[in-house]
Amino acid sequence: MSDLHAPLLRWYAEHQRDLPWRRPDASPWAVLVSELMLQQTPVARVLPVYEVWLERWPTPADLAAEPSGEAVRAWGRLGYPRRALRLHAAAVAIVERHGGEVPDDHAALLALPGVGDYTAAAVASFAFRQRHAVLDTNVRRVVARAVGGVEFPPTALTRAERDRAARLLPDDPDTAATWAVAVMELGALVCTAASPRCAECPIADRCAWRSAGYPAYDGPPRRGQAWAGTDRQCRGRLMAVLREADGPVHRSRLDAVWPDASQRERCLDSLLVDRLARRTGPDSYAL
DNA sequence: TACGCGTGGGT
DNA sequence: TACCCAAGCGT
Repeated sequence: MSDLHAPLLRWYAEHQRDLPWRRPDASPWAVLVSELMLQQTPVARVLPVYEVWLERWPTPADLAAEPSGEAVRAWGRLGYPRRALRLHAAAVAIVERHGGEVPDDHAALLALPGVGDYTAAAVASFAFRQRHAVLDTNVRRVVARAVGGVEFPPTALTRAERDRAARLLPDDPDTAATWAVAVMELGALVCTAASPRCAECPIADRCAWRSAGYPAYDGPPRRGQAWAGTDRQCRGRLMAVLREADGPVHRSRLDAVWPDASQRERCLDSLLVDRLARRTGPDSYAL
């Protein structure tokens, strides 16, 4: 495998997007907030919510001092609102366990609510300039193509992928941190899932998938997410009502947004169990 | 391990 | 138009 570092780092220096969580003045907290918001949500939708969020809660202590419902409301329409709950819980944990400072240790990061393997590595790398393999969907796709010669990585992250990504990592920690974000950026802007822009790719001449003639993906079917009529859609409708109200809402307003009563009841119960909603009276609910 | 979990833009 | 997909996590 020829060296991919120099061309990719050069490309990143020239083509990187100016994103607020990448600026030199972005705090570790700002990086953590951005990473939680970016889990399964596109950059363009995150940007406005991120700006308002950090203006309102510039430190973990600021967020930890608020009721979690405020976090869920501020989350707006980013989707997967349990992430707002987890970010709030992470802020509380940071105050209680780390004196209000986002920890720089991978294991301590991993122990925070909402922080999994990817996010712990991303924060340690981007905020603290440490050397970690940062394996998100973009990086996995770029490595699968450039090194593995296949269109898409396996459904679940494999040991072989981890080993391969670790081998690709530059030795110097600061360079490794830039490398990590550069590979992600390439996946986001050039080596995209549906229609890669190989003509713009700085490592196209070293890409195993390209040199193999772009063989089509032949793994197990990549199942889409069911939506119409699912509990997720129902929960989303109910949450939208609660979010857009100033205070508690009457049950009748929830009834109005979902016709199937039994499914509606089941979903409302699940929102209560998840602590995304709470009962404020015999027939009233709030965030 | 596979699945459930929101939302909306791109093709 | 109907998919496809997006900086994953927790169980």
